[in-house]
Amino acid sequence: MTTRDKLLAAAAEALARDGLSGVSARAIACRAGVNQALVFYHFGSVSDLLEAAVRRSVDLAVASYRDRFADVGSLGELLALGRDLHRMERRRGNVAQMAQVMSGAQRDPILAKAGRYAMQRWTSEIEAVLARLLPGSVVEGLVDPRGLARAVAGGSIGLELYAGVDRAGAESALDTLDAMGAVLAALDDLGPMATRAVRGRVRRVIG
Amino acid sequence: MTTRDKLLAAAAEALARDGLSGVSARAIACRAGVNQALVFYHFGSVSDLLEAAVRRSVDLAVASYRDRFADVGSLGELLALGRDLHRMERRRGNVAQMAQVMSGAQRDPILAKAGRYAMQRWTSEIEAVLARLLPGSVVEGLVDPRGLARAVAGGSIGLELYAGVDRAGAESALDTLDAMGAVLAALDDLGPMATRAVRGRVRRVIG
DNA sequence: GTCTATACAGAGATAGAC
DNA sequence: GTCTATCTCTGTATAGAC
Repeated sequence: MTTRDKLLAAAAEALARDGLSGVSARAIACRAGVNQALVFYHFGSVSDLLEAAVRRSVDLAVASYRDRFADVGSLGELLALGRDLHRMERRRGNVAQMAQVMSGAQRDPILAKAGRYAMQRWTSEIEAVLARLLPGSVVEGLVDPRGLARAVAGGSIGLELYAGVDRAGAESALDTLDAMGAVLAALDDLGPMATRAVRGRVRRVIG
Repeated sequence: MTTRDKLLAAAAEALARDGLSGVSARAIACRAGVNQALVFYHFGSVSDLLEAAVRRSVDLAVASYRDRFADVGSLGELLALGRDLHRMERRRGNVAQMAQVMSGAQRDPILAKAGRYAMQRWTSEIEAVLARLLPGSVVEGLVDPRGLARAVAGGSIGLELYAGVDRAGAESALDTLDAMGAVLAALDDLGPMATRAVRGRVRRVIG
């Protein structure tokens, strides 16, 4: 393992565990077991190191789910995968990492770039699946796959932050979202005649 | 306006505008037009000042919506109010403020207390309305009012952070959530017989 | 209550020996 | 590529005059 890789791994870990205010060139280098000056030699600045680390994390994570995304055949299955994915990415610290980067993005344009990249990677992956599954469902034409993908990814970040101040509260929020998703998935399963009826009704009310 | 109040207002502004990494005793005092040492005289530490500022912001904001929450009579109206509220609170910077506090909460227990308090205030307000409106709707017994309130509040935080790195993306996410809410509100309006049919179907599928 | 001055810790970053 | 040493800046916090 090269020093570069050690720094990348340590940066990702530090960001997830200690948050933005807990990361510094010194803290990261210490965690990596190397000298502090090497952060600047290899990456130029702490922000640039963090950006590289986030890109690497998200690239690895997205790749590890590619197959499972491709296998999803229904909204119910997608829901189950989403629950799995969120749980796993939380355990890996990737959601926390994202949350910290996005909150730092307000001030630091380099972190903003990293956050934008990460969100784009996740949302485009989710969007592809939704674009495949939504047509034919009750909400076809009513719900935009891209917008929904973005809402899911963005909302996950918020729930992770919420979990940081109230674990049980965030869990109950996730359970409820699961339930609501299940309702939609069940509606999706109503049969063609009922689906048309519901859809028509919704269209009339929304206008 | 007392120095204390000037500091509270300046802290809230600084947090919303510049983010956690942009706030410091010096930055806040400068914005308030007072001396830096007064932060410590009046509040003891920067974190304690931030906590007080957040509590004040959320208390004011929640109070300003109390009447409108009480007037809501249907899920459709609640949806419209929610959209209004989120837009207004964003403009006031209160959502950004919350996002920063929650991301700093990972490291700082005082900020964690502030974040917990703020979330609790918002969610209990939303929960009360939902508890009044959900009974009789399609999702009665399937969706927990408290969990949904928490999901909405938590999700808003995430979408605000997302807006910080991709404004247009976050807008499209919000639009889509509006659309999904409208679908649920429309379902709510199906009439008793259809409602029973859908509910039964959903119950069978979910188990 | 408010100010000046200052102690002190930790940050980012660079220079230069090895 | 890696290390030591160091510069400089910014932050928190306190002491003490007014």
